[in-house]
Amino acid sequence: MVPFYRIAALLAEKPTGMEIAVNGWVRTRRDAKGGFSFLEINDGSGLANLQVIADEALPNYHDEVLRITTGCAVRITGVAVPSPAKGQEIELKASRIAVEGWADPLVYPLQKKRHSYEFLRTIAHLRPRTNSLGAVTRIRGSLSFAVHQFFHQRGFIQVHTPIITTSDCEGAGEMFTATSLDLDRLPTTGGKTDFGQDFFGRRAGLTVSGQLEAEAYALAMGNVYTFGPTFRAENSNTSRHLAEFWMIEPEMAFCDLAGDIDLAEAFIKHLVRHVVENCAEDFALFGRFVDTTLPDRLHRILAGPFPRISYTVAVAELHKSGRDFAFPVQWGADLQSEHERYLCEEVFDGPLVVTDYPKTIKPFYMRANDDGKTVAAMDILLPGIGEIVGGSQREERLDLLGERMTAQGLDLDEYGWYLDLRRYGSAQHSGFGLGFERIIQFVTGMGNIRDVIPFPRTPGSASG
RNA sequence: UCCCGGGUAGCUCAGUCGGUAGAGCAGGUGACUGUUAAUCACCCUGUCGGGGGUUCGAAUCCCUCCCCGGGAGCCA
Repeated sequence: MVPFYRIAALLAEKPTGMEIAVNGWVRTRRDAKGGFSFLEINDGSGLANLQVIADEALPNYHDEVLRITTGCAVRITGVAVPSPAKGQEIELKASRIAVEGWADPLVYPLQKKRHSYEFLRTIAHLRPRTNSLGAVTRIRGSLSFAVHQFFHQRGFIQVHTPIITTSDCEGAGEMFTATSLDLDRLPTTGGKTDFGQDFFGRRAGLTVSGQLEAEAYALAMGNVYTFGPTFRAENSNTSRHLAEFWMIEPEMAFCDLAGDIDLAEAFIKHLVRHVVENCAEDFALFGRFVDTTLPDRLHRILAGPFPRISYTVAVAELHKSGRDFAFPVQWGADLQSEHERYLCEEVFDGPLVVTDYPKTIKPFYMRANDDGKTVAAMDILLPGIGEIVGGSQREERLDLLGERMTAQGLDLDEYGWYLDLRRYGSAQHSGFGLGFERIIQFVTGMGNIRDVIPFPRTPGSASG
């Protein structure tokens, strides 16, 4: 039995002199009319291709090997040998090349040359076969592992919060409705759709956040986290928004806002360090071709503690700048992108934590501060990305929570289970949400969020 | 949703004053070479985003719709 190798392992171990097998897809074929051809093979295991020498002595050389083009799937057996030429340490002298799947070069969309990301988005099913999307895919997968590793090391328990839910995490955005009703014949009462006849007997939707459910589990398990898909039916058309994205939401009992920020900072650093240390080959690609300032920017994240300022100080800082912002700066109004960017990229030139926002611009569940004006909220801003984390200490006091909900026009009966958490054994607790795609954007330097998720869903677009 | 900028060959783009469409790459053929974004020669490729209008004549001007990109809002 000939040992099978993934190309990344083959190039790392260099088992020369022995017969081995690899599978993969052809990136290029170059013919040397001296009677042999070079094939570049990639199998997705890494950025580097394997160079294969196909000699005309192969029984199918003339009728098959010479017809191989970019995109063909092949199974190859041969002997790994040191390469006599520059460009690669070892190469595979093929003794057998079987073409498993052809790719007609007249219609196969991927060429040897570089394609634009815009074009690759139109062929989302084929783009993982390119260097940059392949690298994104490997980093994304590795980062997903790092997420679980981080929380596992700290004793957090993963909780699978529901994807279909009836609790709208107010302030997070519009929900998609999940229904099994016949859309051509909707049952109505009083002119409105009667969701009482729907599958769940009431209106349900796709979750916009697992936070409320995570709170329930934090107040039983201590420290928990969720990591799953999240849906927003917002008409957001930007390079930082998706209608379907993945979010990580830790929730900790007996933890205040400072502890919440500590965890978020350690988490971001863990993810950045993971990519730098464990995805070096792919990371180098982005530092070289996508954003040359990337390595420096990431190392600065690891360099020291994140500065923390209150919203009130941030507003003062903006006033002090004397800048003429498109949106006026005034205490009580939310910080705009231009304000956040100025603070993050010009004043602090690095990550920044902003805390204690006015309660009027924040959702009901955030804990009221003693000043009566602000809540224990925090946002973490990263240069170039903006808001990567939003979190808060939650309001654990039943009466104050009820007041906030009533003030924001919420029906307390709808949130009975959530209020129960404050009725029985309520405890201080805090948490945050981190957008998975945004951290991938940050560590890769990819400019458009649609290029860091396999099949992006955005307004007007959900194909593949 | 709003503000800009775009949509021309398979891909990336050029196209002057309104005069009837071009380059590079890819693809095909051949030459050459332990090649590696290979090189050289020749060849092939078009609903100029859709619809309507102005004009003798529209890729070019006008209207409209669609799509894409950048920015903003909303947020993660």
